[in-house]
Formats: sequence, structure tokens, C-alpha cells
Amino acid sequence: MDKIVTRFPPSPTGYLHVGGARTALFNWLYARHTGGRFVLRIEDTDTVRSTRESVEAIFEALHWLEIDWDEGPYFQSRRTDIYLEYARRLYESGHAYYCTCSPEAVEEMRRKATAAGANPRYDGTCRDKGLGPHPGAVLRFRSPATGTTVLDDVVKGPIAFQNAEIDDFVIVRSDGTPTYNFVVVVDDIAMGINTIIRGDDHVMNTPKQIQIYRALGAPLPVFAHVPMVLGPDRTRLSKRHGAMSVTAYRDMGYLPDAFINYLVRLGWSCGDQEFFTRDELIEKFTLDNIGRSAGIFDLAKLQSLNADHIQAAAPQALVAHLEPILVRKGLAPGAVASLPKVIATLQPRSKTLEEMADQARFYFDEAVDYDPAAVKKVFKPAVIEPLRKLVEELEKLDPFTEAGLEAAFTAVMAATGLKLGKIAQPVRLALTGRTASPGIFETIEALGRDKTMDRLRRALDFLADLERQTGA
RNA sequence: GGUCCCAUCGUCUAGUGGUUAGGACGCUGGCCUCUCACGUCGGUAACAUGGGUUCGAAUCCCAUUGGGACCA
Repeated sequence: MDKIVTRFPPSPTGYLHVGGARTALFNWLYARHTGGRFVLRIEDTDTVRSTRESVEAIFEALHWLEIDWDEGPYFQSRRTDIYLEYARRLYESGHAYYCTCSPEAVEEMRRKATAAGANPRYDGTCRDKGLGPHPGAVLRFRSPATGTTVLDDVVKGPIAFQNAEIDDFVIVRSDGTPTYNFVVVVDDIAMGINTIIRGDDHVMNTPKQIQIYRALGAPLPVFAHVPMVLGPDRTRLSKRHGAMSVTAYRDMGYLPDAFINYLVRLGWSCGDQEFFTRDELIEKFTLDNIGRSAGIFDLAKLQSLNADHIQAAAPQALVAHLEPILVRKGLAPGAVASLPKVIATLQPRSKTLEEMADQARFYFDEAVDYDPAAVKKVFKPAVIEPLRKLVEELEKLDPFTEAGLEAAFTAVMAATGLKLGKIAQPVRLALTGRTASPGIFETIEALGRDKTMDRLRRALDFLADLERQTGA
């Protein structure tokens, strides 16, 4: 068995979108799973719409997804000579012929065919004229007039197409540029691609491509057409459905491992398993369990998986992903004694890193603002005494760790006869400005001695002011 | 319009002739608890329809309906 060789051929006409990412992922995973090769090819033959920025954006997205390639990137725009060489072979072997019909004439043929209820197509006027190369002529593929072409798809099974339905399509335009279906096949042959995994929007192109393989005497690759990713309205995913660029998910605080986990599970399954690490995906991904029906992109499920990956990660491993988001929100990562400690307190309560950053704000700020409703509810005169006692206990505490903190609270509870809840809530408000936060001990430890004492004293001052006002 | 594909809870899916049709997300009730979460236990909810084949169909065949893709 030869090595599996897969490829990902994006057009640099925009950002890498969700569907493209999934295609890249499937090809990459399959190559990694089988120990094969993964080739990156940039299909930039549309010089009008292709941009250098798009190429960069695609690289950036693949980099974020941690999808690496073994070969390439190849650029189709630099391979014209190869395509024309193959075109010449097709012409010389009689599999292609020159056609001098005017665009208007062809348009008329199409119109007629459509009127007759058939597929619009070229009527073969020049098919047997034996024309040679000629300025302004196009090169057409001589498609078989009868019989069927069968695509033996790994995921969909055999699909038969009537050859009579297939046009004598153009492979080289009158300006000398080769066309899509042709260059794809030439590249795939030249690059030794033997496994083509792509969206099933390419199914209709496949019979033409198969015929080119045959005409060129090249072995057919394995085709695996994977169902599309649809938006919530069941139509093809597009800008209308919100964030399309893969890197937008990075910016929204999704982890690349969670993102690929979600993308793979959308259309592929392995029993009941939902959570996969990257290594597990590589280990378990095969073409056998790809579904046949289209899937709808579901942000809620992505979010849930992201939460799982956040929770499963080592805090240290999240630092690099979180930092840019903190910075974007104006929070300096250095403003905190230990970012991993801060992260650890927030892991079970963050569905995204953006949420995590938002919840982490109080760790970074110089001082906190109290939520007015919380003040009204929690900052009663009765909390002054336990807070004072706590400050006393904490002043004695060394080292400033969770275990010691717990002991300090216990001491205050004993001295005041209050339950933990009665003490923890005012402390929580003093330290975070709100009534919801991570566990009070872990919060205090992550916040550190200085900020903790500072905020507790400030809360006492605040309470004193409050009392004076209500007393007056 | 032509060609092609698809069809299990709202969503992602398991299931390949005999299951109380399973899991996950979502929604929801309880428990846990220093708050919020996490966790945990439970609930909600599906085989598109109609014909066949078969002792027996979610599962095989056909039609219909619905959805999607490609070409125009």
C-alpha cells in the first residue's frame, strides 16, 4: 500500500472559513493518521479575486489550528507551463480539440439546449474539424458521448453520471489560461495526490475530472466527498451566519483544540465519544465513519466543547491563548502575581477565554467598583466586625495560602459564631466588587496578600462611611 | 429548469433485520455548596410520509414530500 497523500487547495479570495477549515482538517488528520503526506496548494488562478492578504490569512488560520503541511505551499499561478504541457499531451493524443466557435455562438447553443429541456452545453461543432492551434481558439476536452462515468465515492458510495450529460468543456481558454477542472487534475496527478477529501459541492465536477485522469492515463485517486456545513437556516454557511473567518473564533476565545474537536465531530463520529484531544483525533480518524448528511453549525455545542477543553487544560497551557485577549481588553498580564493561578480559579466557569478574561478583570484592576445592588444586599453594618477580625487574622497569616486562609476564616467563624456564607459574601464583594466569583479561598490566594489586604481595608472604610451617612 | 446528493430528538450523532431507539449540546427539576460555576442524579424530545420485501423493519427496495449542492 502506497503512502496516503492528501492535499488542501484553498483559493486565496478571502479568509479561511469554517467549511474550508474542516476540509483542511480532514485531509490533515487522515494524512497524520496514516503516516502519509499532506500537501498545501494555493489555487490562485483567479488573479482578479486572489490577494496576497488572503494567502497570509489562510496561513495564519492554519497556523492557529496547528495544521502543518509536509509539502508546499504550491501556487497554481506559477505552474502554467505544467498545465499547458499536459494540455498539449491531451491535444496530441486526440483527447482534446481546438474550437473556434465564437462566444456568441456557444451562448446560442446553450440557449437552444436549455429550451429543449436539456443541460446547456456545447454542441460539438468543432469536435471533428481537426483544427490546429489557432489564435483565439479554445481547447476543448473530447468527452465521451455515450456510456456512464462512475464516481466510486468512499463516503457516498457509487454515483453514476451519464456521459451524454457531460459537455465538451473548455480546458484552455482563448487567452491561453487553463480552466479549473483541468488544473486541479493536473496538479493532483503531478503532486501524487492519491486521496481527495473535499466538500460535496465538488461532486458534480468529479466526472469531468475522472475523464481527464483517464485521458491522461493516470490512476484515479480515492474520492471522499464530505457533506457541507450549513448555517442554522440550513443553507450554505456564509457571511450572513456571523463569524465565518476561522481566526474570528480565536479572537472570541475558542481554543484551537476545541475548535477542531467540534469541526471533526460535525460529520464524523467514533461511537459515543464527544471529547477528543488532538492526538486522539489523529489516532482515531478514518474515512469510515464520515456521515452522509449535511451538518448545521451549532455555536452552543462548540461552546460546550470549548468549556470542556478549557477545563481539561493545564493552566499554564492556557496562558499563551489568554494573554492576547487580556491585552486587547486593557489588562496587563503582568499586573497579576501568577497568571496560571488566576486561570485555575476561572477554568470551571469559562466557556470561552473571552469570558475568562472578563471574569478575571478584578484580579488585574487597581481597585474594584462595588456593584450597587450587591452593596445594598451584602454590606450591612453587621459585617464590619467579622471583616475586622478577618483582617487581624490575615495580618498574622504566613504563608498566604489556601490552607492557611481557610484556618483564618475558621477562626473568625469561631469568634463571631457566623457561618462561612455570612463572612464569605462580604469578603467576596470587598475583593471582587460582586457577589459571584471563584471560591473565596482560591480567589484570595490568586489575588495575593497585598491586593487582598488593601481591598479589605478599603471595604472597612467604605462601610464606616456608609454607617456614618445612615447614622447622620 | 436539468443533474446529483441527503433524510433518527430543536442541533450533532450511535444504530447496519429482532434495542424499553443510546449518547452529547440545548432546555429543565433535584442534590452538592461560601456566591457563581463545576460536578452529579433525573426529566423533556426523534426514526418525514406512503407503499412494498420479510415471521419481524429506523435498518433493504420503490414512490412521494422536504432540504441541500452544482450547472445555468
